[in-house]
Amino acid sequence: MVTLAEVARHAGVSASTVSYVLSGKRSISLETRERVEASIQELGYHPNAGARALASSKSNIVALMMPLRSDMYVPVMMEIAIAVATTARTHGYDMLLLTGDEGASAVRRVTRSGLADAMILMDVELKDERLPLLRESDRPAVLIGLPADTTGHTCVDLDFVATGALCVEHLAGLGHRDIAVIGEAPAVYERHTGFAERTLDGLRARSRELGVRLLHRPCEGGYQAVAATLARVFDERPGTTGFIVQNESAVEPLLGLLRQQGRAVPEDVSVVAICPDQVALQASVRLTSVSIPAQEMGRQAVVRVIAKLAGQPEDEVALLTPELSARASSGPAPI
Amino acid sequence: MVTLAEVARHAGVSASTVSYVLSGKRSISLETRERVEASIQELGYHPNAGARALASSKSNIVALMMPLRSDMYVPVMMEIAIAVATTARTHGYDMLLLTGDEGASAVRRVTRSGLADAMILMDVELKDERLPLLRESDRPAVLIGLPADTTGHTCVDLDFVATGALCVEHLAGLGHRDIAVIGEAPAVYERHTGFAERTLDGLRARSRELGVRLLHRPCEGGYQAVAATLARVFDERPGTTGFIVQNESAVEPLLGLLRQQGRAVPEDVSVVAICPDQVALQASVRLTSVSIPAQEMGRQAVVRVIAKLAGQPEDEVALLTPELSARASSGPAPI
DNA sequence: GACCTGCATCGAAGCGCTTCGACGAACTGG
DNA sequence: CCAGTTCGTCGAAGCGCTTCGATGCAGGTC
Repeated sequence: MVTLAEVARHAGVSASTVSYVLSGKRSISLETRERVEASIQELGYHPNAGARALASSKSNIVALMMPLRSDMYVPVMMEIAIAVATTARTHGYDMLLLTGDEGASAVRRVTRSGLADAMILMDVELKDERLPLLRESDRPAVLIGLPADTTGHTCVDLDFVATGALCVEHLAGLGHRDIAVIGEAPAVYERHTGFAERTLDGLRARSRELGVRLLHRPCEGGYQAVAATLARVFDERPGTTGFIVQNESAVEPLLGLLRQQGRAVPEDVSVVAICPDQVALQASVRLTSVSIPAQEMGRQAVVRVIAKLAGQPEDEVALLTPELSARASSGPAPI
Repeated sequence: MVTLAEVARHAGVSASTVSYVLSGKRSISLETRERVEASIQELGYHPNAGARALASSKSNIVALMMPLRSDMYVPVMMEIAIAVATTARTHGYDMLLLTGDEGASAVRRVTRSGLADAMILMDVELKDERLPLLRESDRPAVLIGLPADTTGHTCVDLDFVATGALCVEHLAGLGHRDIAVIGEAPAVYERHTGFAERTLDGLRARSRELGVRLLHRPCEGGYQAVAATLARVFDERPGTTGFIVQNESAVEPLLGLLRQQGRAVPEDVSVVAICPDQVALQASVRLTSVSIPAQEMGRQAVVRVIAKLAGQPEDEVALLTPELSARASSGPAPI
């Protein structure tokens, strides 16, 4: 391995000069800088990460902590992870991926050991056991999702209350009066995941305001589960003409089942989904949907956490405004 | 931050003794060890990662390099990534996630800087530009997927030739004589991704041996694309009774379309998919499938790369044997 | 010409850990 | 009872970098 000292010798300068060329923290004459840079190129020098971390007490790594559970919608997590990794790189950081199975103690391990300079937590629950540990460490962190108590935390999330409201508005605007919500799996509610409950809040509040009847049913993904849920919905509310699908793995089964039952979309029933755009476009009907801006969430989380590393204190909650794209799965309510 | 020296002082021993307690590289009396361990607990000591890396020239990090492209099947990648991260943890390693957008140079950066001790590359192409860089570095690496030339590399992959063969065998055994393959997106073939071509090899070879007519059509995911492909297939080979689906995002559209056309599964046509078990079980028909053992691939990659780190030279290709699970989507060919 | 200023560079002191050689004490065998 | 081991521990060197004075030198000022 090529070291700083070798570069220095090769360029005929001292080690500290090379270091300053690299960091730009002191002015270096153009001539010297170019000579040093040439040596770096020629020798193929890459600074040793460990030595750097030790000397500067900065690792240039951010840790992304993912939940291990698989009942979350996987593509969204993946998209966030990739956005975090690539955005971090553009700021000179690498990304360490922590899976939830190590539990909250991973937070302590990673921050205490100086492995990561900052953390981003995904899938934050209302009462998340990682949060106290985060507070006790002095490292910056950003949460993707909202805990019950956000004081002292920087959070990034889609505004799920507005998302719920938006879905109801859209359908109500088209004249639908009986709306069913195909919710997340029951386990998601039991775990008190913020986004599921907040969506529900938005859905309910807006339906009340608009005088729409709303039926919410949690639902596992997959064909069987959706079939059962759908049957129950039409049993309880035969007049249902609008569906809002929150659990993305229920989307395609729902469309298939409706078709099978001879209910045309959007002539007989309208469907609005909350899912990434890609899913909405690949479905058998081009879905009217509120997109989950996974990439933007990952990007923002990184930008904020790096701002905090740079010393800008920003303990605030950033809620992204949801956007509904009207496509082929929703239309006027039948008379 | 608590340091080794503080622990040593607290326990009344020298720093090196604490280090040896931690590493176990020299024998330490029970009494001393317990005293040191108690101090570690009490002070909440975690060794500094940078200092460790510098002194031992080992970072205890493995890097996983993911392709950036999204035409690969996402859940599989995700599953591999999570398996790699968790398996690595059980061996005392953390996982750095590199996305493909940095290009091959990321390999050099990460190995030269000593950021990672080893690398795992996903989605290896037949002629992969990262491989030369890998060879020039002395760090161990494992490939998930097979390049054209595997000499000097350790590879882990599903045996896709056998996978293709297995699908054909299953359908041929049920009496099907005209089989259509819904392949990966055209871009996947153009890129010469090994697994797609090898699957095709297996499919073709076995069909030839068993005297089965095989029609292969690349196909994008999504409803529209599958509809077009399906129409062409029945146009060219009206007698087609068996389908092998390689592109997992074509599975559900295919089932929906067949249903729509009044073709019953498995009475009129049989469908075999190559996909993770979870997908096969969540589909509208419980799918006969050859599962993609993503988790096992991730696990094996880590185990092998750690073996190499420990000095065991193993430049070999490990092909996992595919397994077909017969479920509800395949049955005897109609007469 | 003496003085100050600012720029470019150097030397040296660590950062917190691992690891090697050394050393005393306790044990072994002849 | 002494040489030879083995065991448990310590001290010090050093990993490759950052960073803080210090220093030399050119240029400007009075």
